Amino acid sequence: DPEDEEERTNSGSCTSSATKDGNTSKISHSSTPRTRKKRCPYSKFQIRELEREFFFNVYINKEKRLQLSRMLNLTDRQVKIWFQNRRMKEKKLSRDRLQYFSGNPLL
Amino acid sequence: AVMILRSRFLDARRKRRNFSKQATEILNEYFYSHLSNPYPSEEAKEELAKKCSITVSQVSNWFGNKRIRYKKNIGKFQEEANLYAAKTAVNAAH
DNA sequence: GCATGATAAATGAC
DNA sequence: GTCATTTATCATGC
Repeated sequence: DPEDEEERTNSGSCTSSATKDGNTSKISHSSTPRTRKKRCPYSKFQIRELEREFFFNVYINKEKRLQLSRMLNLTDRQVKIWFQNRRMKEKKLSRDRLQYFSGNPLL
Repeated sequence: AVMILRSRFLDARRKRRNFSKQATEILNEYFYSHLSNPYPSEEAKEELAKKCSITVSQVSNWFGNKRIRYKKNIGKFQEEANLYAAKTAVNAAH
């Protein structure tokens, strides 16, 4: 189970209220997705710190990841996922820039 | 000059503009004629993007939004579904 | 006031 | 690790 590595008491917005009670399973999904974690947007502060580290290093190592996760009250997994999504965003931005400026010879 | 274009690029991404009536028509035709598996391949996406004069990413966004919003409230889209079902039937007849 | 397109967390295939 | 998704949220159009 990819279960929580301690959700840590969130200070700001999206606290861990996932109520991981045993059985409210109305539909018997014989297996798999036991309640998907609700998407909770990160705070400005969290984003700033994540972006700061991303600027230095697009790939974050285990050490800094644990450190950063503790500082931001996020799980190690959340920080890892954030960097993955951020790299995908950067790639998409590059594609969009190329397409947007392709038709514009900058006059 | 470069700064202007750069800011204009950033604005262009954030500002939302509705697709043309024809584009929405094409996308809906594909969606409802593939309702059992509304997942166009990469090639199909490129073709749809070309016909709709939008980007492939926009096609992916449209199908992503359409799939979940359809699933969340099938009843609301029933009328629309019947409409395009009839339309594709007519096209097949010709 | 919702409809709609784009983006941000989170999951899963590979 | 990438990458297509799902899902909720954001921002805008009308």
